[in-house]
Amino acid sequence: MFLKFREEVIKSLKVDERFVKESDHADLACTVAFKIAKEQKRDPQEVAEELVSEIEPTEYIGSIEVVNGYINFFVSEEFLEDTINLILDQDYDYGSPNMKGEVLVEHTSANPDGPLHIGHIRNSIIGDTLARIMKKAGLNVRTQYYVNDMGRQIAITALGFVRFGIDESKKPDHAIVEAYIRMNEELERNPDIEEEVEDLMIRYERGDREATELFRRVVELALEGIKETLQKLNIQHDEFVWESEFVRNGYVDRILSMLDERGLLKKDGAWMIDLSGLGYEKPVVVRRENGTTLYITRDLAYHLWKNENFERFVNVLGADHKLVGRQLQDILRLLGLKPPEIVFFEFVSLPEGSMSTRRGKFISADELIDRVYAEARKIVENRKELSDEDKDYVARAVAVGALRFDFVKIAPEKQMVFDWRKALDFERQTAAYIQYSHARCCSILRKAVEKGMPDLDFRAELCTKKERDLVVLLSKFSYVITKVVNELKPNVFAEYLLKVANAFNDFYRDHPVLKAESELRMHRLAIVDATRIVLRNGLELLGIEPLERM
RNA sequence: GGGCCCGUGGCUCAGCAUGGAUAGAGCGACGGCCUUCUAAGCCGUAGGUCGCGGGUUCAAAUCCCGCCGGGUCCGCCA
Repeated sequence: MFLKFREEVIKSLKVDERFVKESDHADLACTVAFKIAKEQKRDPQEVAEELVSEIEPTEYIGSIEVVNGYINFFVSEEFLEDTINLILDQDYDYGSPNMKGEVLVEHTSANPDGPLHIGHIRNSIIGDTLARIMKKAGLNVRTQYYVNDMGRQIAITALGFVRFGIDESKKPDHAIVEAYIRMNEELERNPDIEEEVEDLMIRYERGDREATELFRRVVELALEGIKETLQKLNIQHDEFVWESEFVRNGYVDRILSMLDERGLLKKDGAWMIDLSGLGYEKPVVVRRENGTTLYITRDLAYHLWKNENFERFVNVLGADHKLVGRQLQDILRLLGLKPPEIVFFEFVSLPEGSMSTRRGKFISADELIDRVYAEARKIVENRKELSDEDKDYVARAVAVGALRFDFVKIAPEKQMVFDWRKALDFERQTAAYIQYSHARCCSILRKAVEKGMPDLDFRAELCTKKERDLVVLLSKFSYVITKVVNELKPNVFAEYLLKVANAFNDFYRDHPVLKAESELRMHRLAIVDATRIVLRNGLELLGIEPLERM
């Protein structure tokens, strides 16, 4: 709805959209008068007034005012009414800007050598939220986990698995990482083992049967545990793509010959691509002297496949992959292929420093989830009206919500230092706050039904300032979705939902609903129901359970 | 050494792409609100040289240059 209003404003002024922005002083404000005033050496206020005098009335522009050269637009009563009616009418479908296209989102893709830690899930949460929002936007989205099964660390894990076995009583990813950590210690004591590692890697790449079985076994175990963790966070991938597949299905050979045909390969024992023309210091090696491929070779092959199957592909990667990511993009461009869009996120570190799976220095996602759940459970314990089963359900939903929200609300480029105290806090600016607002809406509506629910009838002329503000905010849903899909900033959506909850609580405080008289009651119930729908749809996009009671 | 990212009240962040109207929140602090729709809530008060220094502009947290602090990358690893 807000998108339509915005369009009308842009059209009415015949102005570039970058001059039209959101503002505290209006529903939309235009600054173009400053620009024109400068060019014509005139007074901005005068220019603005002149521009406004030429504007034809439209359906959704209610009023216009000129202040200090700003042109301020306010929505019409009709706009408010259409917004509420549209929300109530579309219900679950409300909020889609109806985009089209095939999109692939690759996220998480952590090495299958142990459990996910709190750094990995920043990736998972950003990726999953983005995928949910893109789906809501109308795009056909598939999600993939790229399994790095050919890496050195998997060879080390495999050797550790053979040498020490694993503790079958543990969750498989946690059991696997013990072998990995132990083997790394072993490797430090005895560097001769290095040869074994290399030998195993070569055998796997060549398709040696015994090596393949061993790798499969180890990787599957790790993935089993990883999937379970992701599941707890409401995250599920459509597919797990093993990088070794691209060695076996010919894509690696294809990408190498494409590079060769374009004369991009320098074969000097190893095969490499010289990117110095693009400002890279060192060449990129795509084939070792011993004939085996490297991570980037397989990744290039993967992206050749993506080019053949999708219009748009997005990768979520840690900031440590920036260099490789950009090399990948540039090489693909040199081949005339489409590069992936990459969302880089900065690291999550512990107060005592960065994490390391290899040295066993990390907080696992499982531990985090368990502790946040325990904390939520303590609070839920006070709710006498909930059964034990409900309490468990609510605590779990609150815990997962708190976790997901904490990660998604921070802009990806911001470094995070993990803090237990904050992770276990459920007040304000958190998912619980939004869930709570949603539960309040539900509670009002439940009681209204008990007392005999009247028809919902929103009447713009009955709106107070706060009601109006709330409704305008509700109208921005698809506008915000569009922004997130174009800019790949899921934190913007978290921010938006927080604002909606905030505006609702503002309304809730001094606008009695159930006690209001007939007309007003019907009007306010419509607002409550519309807010409920927006909060519920929004929470689902964040992968957070919209609780009806808590 | 070079590249990239970050630096906004005591703490955590939004705003920066496309410069504009008094720089917004939350936590923490202090003071209030539960015989009234869920107090996981609400209201009020205090608290800011937007890292520092220059520049561009009628206008800079936002753009440009330099510096400082933190992070990260610079393997025939992934």
